[in-house]
Amino acid sequence: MSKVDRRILKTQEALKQAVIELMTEKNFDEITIQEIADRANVNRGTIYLHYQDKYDLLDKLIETHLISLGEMDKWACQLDWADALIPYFEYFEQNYLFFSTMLASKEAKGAPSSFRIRLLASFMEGFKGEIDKESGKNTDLNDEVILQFAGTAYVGVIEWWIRNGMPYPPQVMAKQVGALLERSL
Amino acid sequence: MSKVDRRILKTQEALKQAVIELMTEKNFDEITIQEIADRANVNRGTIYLHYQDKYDLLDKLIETHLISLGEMDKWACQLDWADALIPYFEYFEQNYLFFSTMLASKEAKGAPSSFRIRLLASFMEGFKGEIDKESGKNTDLNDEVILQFAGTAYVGVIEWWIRNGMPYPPQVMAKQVGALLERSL
DNA sequence: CCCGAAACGTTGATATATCAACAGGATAAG
DNA sequence: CTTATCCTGTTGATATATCAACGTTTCGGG
Repeated sequence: MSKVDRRILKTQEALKQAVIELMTEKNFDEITIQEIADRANVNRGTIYLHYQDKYDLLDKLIETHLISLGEMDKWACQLDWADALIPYFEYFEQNYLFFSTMLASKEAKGAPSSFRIRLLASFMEGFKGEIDKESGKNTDLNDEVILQFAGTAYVGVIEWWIRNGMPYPPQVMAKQVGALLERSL
Repeated sequence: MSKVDRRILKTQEALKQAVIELMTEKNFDEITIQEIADRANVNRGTIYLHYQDKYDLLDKLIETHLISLGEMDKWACQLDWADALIPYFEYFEQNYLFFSTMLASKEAKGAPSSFRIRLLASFMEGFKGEIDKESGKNTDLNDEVILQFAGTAYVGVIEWWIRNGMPYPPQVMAKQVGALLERSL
């Protein structure tokens, strides 16, 4: 993962930002490649140097964030839940526009917007190794059920937090959600 | 004055913005080419494709704004003073960071910061054709004196307005300053 | 004083973005 | 149906930006 040419990063960044902005204004299907290029201040042809079409662009945009979240898993593994969650909520905060748009998007037919589902899957995957096997509190419980329970709960809280304009700071959220996840896993 | 390549505009815009930002943080002389490049997210060498050195960059940055202001003169000639001034104050408002930085900069030795002087000269030039020769109210007055009076007054008010965080909206400023200039010219 | 680090300004080779143009498909109005 | 318009994806030639590298200069500390 060495150096990537500056221009690539700048272009892709501009394109992703453009898509996010446009999605706050209209349905994804109604967005045109033309508009994305204009908003990003990039030549239309340039888009095809990086993406197949607008769906690919949206897909990679989502993928990028899921990967970023995935990275944090490794970093956070050995921490207390409450501490480990802080960077996550900070990340949600920093990328507020993205998450709020994605979670709000009304499932355009055919197209994207499996975002919530993908996010859930990503979290559940991350929780997998965190289920308490030692204390015995989960002996009667099925892993799948636990994961589903904790995953949907986590996504649900995040959704609520984002939709309501992030009424509490990341630290507070991390502490409370951390405590709840601790009990659930 | 036909089309300029997008990349040129983007690069120059980024560089100018970088300079403005850095000038709010430190004296212009202490700013390094390296820093400008980093802040603008541009390769250091790229700067030399557009400018001789950082002084040239600052110079062209100032020049750009003076030209923009000059353009408005032509557009505004035939309007009432109060109306003609609105776009000016809106321009100051939009480029708040630039003007506040430039007017605040403590005349680094040798370097730039003749900004106030250049601004004044620009305004006086614009006022030249606007002195009332008909009503006779200025028969006993010397043009140079009138220009100096009105010019410094105008610059002074702008300076005050900017420094104090633009306490009144552009429309209000335009109306009041317009009335005062009307009397003076 | 000398040294090393950092900034400078420049170069050549390369990568990327731009632009104009094209042909095809979709859409909507007459 | 036909036309006009807009969007799409793609192309080739060109312009611009990037990167690594270099020798030089500047500057502060030892």
